[in-house]
Amino acid sequence: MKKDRINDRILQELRRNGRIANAELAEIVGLSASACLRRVQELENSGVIKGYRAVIDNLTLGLGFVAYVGVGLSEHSTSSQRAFEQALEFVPEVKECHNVTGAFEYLLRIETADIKSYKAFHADVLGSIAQVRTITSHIVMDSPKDERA
Amino acid sequence: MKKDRINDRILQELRRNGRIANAELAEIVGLSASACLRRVQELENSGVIKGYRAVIDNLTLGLGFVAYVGVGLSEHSTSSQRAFEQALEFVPEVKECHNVTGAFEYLLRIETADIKSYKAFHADVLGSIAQVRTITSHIVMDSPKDERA
DNA sequence: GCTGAAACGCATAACAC
DNA sequence: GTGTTATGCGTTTCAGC
Repeated sequence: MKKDRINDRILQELRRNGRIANAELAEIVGLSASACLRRVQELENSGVIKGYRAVIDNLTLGLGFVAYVGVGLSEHSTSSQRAFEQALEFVPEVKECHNVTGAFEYLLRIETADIKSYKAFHADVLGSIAQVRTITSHIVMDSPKDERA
Repeated sequence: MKKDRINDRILQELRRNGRIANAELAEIVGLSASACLRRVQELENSGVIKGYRAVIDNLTLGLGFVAYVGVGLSEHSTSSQRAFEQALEFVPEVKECHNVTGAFEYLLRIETADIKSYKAFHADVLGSIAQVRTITSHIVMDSPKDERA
């Protein structure tokens, strides 16, 4: 994959507006429509562009409660980690699960309707996973910057 | 804003594929193209759909280093918080900034090329902000689940 | 609210440079 | 690699239900 300034501009623009018309994108980066389209397609086929998503406002969907949760496991073995990861795989409230360094093993992003449903998640989901030893909740009060939407 | 089953299907589909053709989307939800388009436009205008974004693979762009950083401030005043938030507003490495409850005030998501450039960010950016008192880095080793990417 | 048709604009591919 | 051109398809508007 070529990595020149034009492709950088294309990606920058598509990250900002994933639905921009190819014709408009071409004008911005200073190419003809066909040349621009070929670059975009190459970026898609090579996996640099993994897809496109609409950014939905969680508040209007009744998902106004967001928390980041640090989770410590009682064992640090591979099997223990895999069991923990699999337990969360299909839990809809868990939007992200990161295996991190530091005082705990996992950092989760949780989205629920309100604090009541978060409490239910906390007790029924996290509390029922055998590997979990510590849970530290950080409730999001505001997100002054969020470029991953 | 109306919240029926059809709009839910539309949002679900647009979250999965933000660049789906309106004609195809209409077929999926069982509407004519024009009716479907009007619903999508209403969702956009009412702010439920905040925008569209291309999902870029960071690894291929040389941004393989990701960390979550807890930041504690020396003062908890509004002006102190605002100064901190403004200091990060245009820092490209900072992809997210959340004001959270708990042992620290802010949780940041940082993306850099490698640990060397992270160290530079750590020292030159975070280290130079007067309000910052504590910094706790959690380097992401793996993300078994990431539905916001 | 919805459908269906008609006009318009854009995406796309073939071509030449 | 690039731009130009031509065609077909999707988007969008509007009348009618």
